[in-house]
Amino acid sequence: MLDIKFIRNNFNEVKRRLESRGEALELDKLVELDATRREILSSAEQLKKRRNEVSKSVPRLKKEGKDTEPVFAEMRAVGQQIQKLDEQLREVDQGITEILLRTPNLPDEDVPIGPDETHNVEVRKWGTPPQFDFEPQAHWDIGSDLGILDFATAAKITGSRFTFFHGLGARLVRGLAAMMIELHVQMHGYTEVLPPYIVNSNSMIGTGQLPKFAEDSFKIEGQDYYLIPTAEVPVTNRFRDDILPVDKLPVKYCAYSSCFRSEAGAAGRDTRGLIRQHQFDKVEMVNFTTPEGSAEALKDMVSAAAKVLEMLELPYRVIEMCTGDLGISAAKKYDLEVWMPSYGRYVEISSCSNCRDYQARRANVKFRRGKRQKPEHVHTLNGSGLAIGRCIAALLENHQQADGTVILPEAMSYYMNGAVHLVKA
RNA sequence: GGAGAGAUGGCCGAGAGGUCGAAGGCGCUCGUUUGGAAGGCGAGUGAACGUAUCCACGUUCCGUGGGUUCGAAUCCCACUCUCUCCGCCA
Repeated sequence: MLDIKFIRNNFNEVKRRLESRGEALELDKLVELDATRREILSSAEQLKKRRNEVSKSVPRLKKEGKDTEPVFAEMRAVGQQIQKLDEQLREVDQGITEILLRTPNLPDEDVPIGPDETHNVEVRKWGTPPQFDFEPQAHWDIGSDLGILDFATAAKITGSRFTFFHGLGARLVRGLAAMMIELHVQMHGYTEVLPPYIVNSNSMIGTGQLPKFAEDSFKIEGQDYYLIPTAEVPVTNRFRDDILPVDKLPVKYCAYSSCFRSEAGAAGRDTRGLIRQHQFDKVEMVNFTTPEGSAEALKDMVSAAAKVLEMLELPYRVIEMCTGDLGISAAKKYDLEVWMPSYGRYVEISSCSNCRDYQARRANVKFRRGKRQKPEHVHTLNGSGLAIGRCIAALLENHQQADGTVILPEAMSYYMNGAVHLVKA
């Protein structure tokens, strides 16, 4: 969330930058509540000061044998007033928190301004979309024909938007995850972690999924538990309420996990294939940096994700998201889009965000520059590196052959134990 | 799932209704001693919020949330988590 003090002192700037996201905002109400809060707070504190002073003098009065009843009578009244003020304060605080938790991050000043994805900016392109001298098939057909993707079985045992991977299909998920993790650990300085796939509501609030987007996630009935929509949630919350020593930064974690999304509101979109599933696998990168280090870290993260696509020999482009297309937590965001022949266009396969101190404020993650110095909020970044289901879709479609088989890129050979030619079993 | 124990500052650990943000120790920082180091010695050493131009001052925080009281780390209630034993299980 945003710093209430910053909002108070830079109201017009905050308003302008938030409006560029095209969001309806409650900033006026926020500032009003903030003023009310400070008024109540100072009254309450004055009374508490009085109470503390009197309380300290009570033992002395008793020792001197004086009558304490008049003092007690006054304090009973003071106590009631305090209780009343504290109650009001709680309500106002709650109102402030509620608004703050729903207010998105400030976009960086250099983010292109626009209401929706049509204003996103292409940064660069890599590779060229394949030309087929035969009628190319969509990945759901290729995968089904090869017997490695089984949507019908998944529909039977669970429902729509799930996949039952079979044989080399299952192997491909595991192989891709291993390849990506190895790359990030060996070449990009990441430490591998494996977090819980279920988190509590505080973690979901910490990274921004709650309270605003509750309908997007799966909640465990009767418990304060949610299936993670991305490993970003447990991994970023790893340091919730912690103060890190500065020499520990940057912290770079990568995590393989399954991800669970209800995809409410996506009815009818991408209904076929691996593109939009309730459960999918992903290798996620999360960085914790100093404020001055986060801009550079975002660039590094984008290249780390891009490296995976290059190893997989998949044509892609890098898109900078405009103000209207940033998530709630991001101040700046780049998407990697892979060429998807069946769609005839590029499709998102990675999203890398610099959240600056927005999540750190929500999750209370800080660092200290020196022994005597005040803790500051860290900057957090997250990015997919990459979404495995969409990778498989792209691999099948881009590397398909005229005979319906698929030849995987050389980089996958080791992780597939040499089985790079996918043929019908 | 059953029984018991516990949760206090960076760490260990006292505290049992008032002067407790909290003894003592460890660690850390600064100073001092020394040719230098070790070891002494001395001082300091949590966070959030608010007021203030500065020095600073005030309030809150002893797992979380309520309650009792003039006053709660301390008493009461609920919850969460950790540990030990039993059961179950991968």
